[in-house]
Amino acid sequence: MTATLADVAARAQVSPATVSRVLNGNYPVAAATRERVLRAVDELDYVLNGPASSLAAATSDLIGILVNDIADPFFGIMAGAAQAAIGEGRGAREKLSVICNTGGSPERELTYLTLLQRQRAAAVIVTGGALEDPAHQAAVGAKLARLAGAGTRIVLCGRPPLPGDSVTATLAFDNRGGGRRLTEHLIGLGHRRIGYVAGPTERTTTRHRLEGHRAALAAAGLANALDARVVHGSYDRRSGYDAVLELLRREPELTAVVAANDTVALGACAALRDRGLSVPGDVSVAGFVDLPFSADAVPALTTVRLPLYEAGARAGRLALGAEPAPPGGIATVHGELMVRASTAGPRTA
Amino acid sequence: MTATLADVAARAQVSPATVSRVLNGNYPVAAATRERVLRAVDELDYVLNGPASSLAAATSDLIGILVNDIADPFFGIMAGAAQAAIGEGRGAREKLSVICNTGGSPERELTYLTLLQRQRAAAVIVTGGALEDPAHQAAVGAKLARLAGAGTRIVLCGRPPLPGDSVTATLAFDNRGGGRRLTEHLIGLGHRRIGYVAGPTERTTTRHRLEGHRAALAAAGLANALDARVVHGSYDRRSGYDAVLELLRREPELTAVVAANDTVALGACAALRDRGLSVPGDVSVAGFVDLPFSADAVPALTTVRLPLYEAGARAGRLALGAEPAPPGGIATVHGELMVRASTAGPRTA
DNA sequence: CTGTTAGCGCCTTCAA
DNA sequence: TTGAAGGCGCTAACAG
Repeated sequence: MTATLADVAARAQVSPATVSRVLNGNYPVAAATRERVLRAVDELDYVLNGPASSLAAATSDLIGILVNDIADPFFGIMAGAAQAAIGEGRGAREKLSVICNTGGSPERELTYLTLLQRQRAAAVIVTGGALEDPAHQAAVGAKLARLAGAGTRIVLCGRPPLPGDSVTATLAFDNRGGGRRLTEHLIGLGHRRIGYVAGPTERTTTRHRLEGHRAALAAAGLANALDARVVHGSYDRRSGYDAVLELLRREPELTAVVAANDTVALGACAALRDRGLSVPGDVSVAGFVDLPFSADAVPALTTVRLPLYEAGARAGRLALGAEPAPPGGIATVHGELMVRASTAGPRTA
Repeated sequence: MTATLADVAARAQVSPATVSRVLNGNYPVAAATRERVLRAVDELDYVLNGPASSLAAATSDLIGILVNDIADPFFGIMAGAAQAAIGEGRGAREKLSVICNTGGSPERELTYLTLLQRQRAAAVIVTGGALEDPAHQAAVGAKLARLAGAGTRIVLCGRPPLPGDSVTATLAFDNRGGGRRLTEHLIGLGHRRIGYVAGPTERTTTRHRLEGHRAALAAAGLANALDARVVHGSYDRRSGYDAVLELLRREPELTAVVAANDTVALGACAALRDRGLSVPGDVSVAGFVDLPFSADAVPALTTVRLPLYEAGARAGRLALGAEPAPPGGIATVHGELMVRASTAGPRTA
């Protein structure tokens, strides 16, 4: 049915070994012979048998990219960039980079890791915030260590570093610093009663951004009522909508709201609108990440810009081994404060 | 280094065949034996060697999902839904479903198909509009036929049917009907000068939505100035922004704009705002797809809702063979007109 | 219900 | 520069 290496060899009148050599390119073969082999490959429409090849060579050309929620452009942009970088990579065999969506489920994260381990993946890129649950972190750490032990390159992108030396490289977002600058901006505008719509409690991303917020408040001597002004939710617009209503219930005099990310911020804006409050006239709103639509929102969203595409592409090159790991294996990726129309001075009640 | 089946067999004091049988589950094994084997697997931290397994069984547990642009939630939602459905599927071996982002490039589409063929993928789901270029369509058709011939299940999701019988199932979006209903809605509101921001010329999705638009105009006797009121672009907000400026240049008296999709529509709204025009006071705007943020836009976007999640999940089940193919192999997925605040009657000049 | 026996298709020494 | 030979780790008959 399907042509095999042996078929190609027979047609080109060479040994299977020779065919293998021209296909893998990493071995001297006479030009005429190569020509003949390639023609045979073409005529037979031969496609290498990946499993057989991987088995014999004890390596595979699969690279897995784990994301928490592929419907969220935050992950879509990073993962797409990583794939593009891997697709462009020059190498003997072309790598097959694939995106795996965990949906935020720790079990599926582990399942995917196991599946990739089963395929003897060449590399694994894990993106986005990690779950803080110690048991799960330990399980993931152990899995990654095992993968690394088997020769799989591990790259963390937008995720905090892991202890141990099994990780090839980590690109960590400066969520703390970004969160701090954002809140400093609001304080600078004169805001004193600032609500915070945080992400899921158990995510590192959530904690770090919140820590930055807290630090800014503390530095300004405003940390007293902090806890009452923080509501946790998920990373979607619905969560932002509901959380703002809750915040308003707790403190009607709120003049600003910082959201876990841009999507949540847009939900927050919608809730404020529905309550008859104007943004930023009555309440200022800020997001995080700067997704493409944030600049077009009405009003345009003040946020912290994370270079998602660049980070994803770099993660891809790192996974390929096409770029040296940063010193110490860890690079911090900083965010840039984007001040737009959704934040302004507080209303002078 | 890594434990093998034989290691497990030795430790459990059974033959390798028995271990294989308990691992694959599809064969009777005594409870006590199974117990012993599973314990050994656990103690050795054994993970099946995928390539070896695939080679021996001549099948793999890989399922590929091709998308045009994973940074676009249109694809993210469908792909995520498909993965979720596949992850939930009950089967002997757990399937590894992976997303491959072509970035809209025909070469990468073919490359990914070849790579998946090399891995002897169990199934391939191809999502989104196809390129109209005959040469490329033929190449894709041939690739898919080959894959199908090798036993790979082929599912098309949000893509028009392909000639031949190599495709297992097709879920086609009714872009024509949706486009038509949308424009009929605008005509019903009293609009006569309607601009159209189309997607890339060479995509089926673009053509079908535009055909629906044209049909509605023709039925109302308004098709005369059509061509002058159509501008093509890509599927991003930038394109919508620029296209609207061009349309306005051509016809300042435009009272409505239909966009290729929601993202483009939002770009269009931004351009109108920047020109000092209000939506829908001066110009009505409509999109297509109904992404999550469209309901929150200001004003909320009138659009045609495509059930992306449901379609993606169904494609996943189809790829798994967990659901029978629709009669004739083709199911049409209809869109629902969502009338919201971005469309209203034309200004009474 | 379990063990034995052949390969699956390719890569990779080792020779020539 | 090329060929021959062995084995990668697993599955699938075939016996028993």
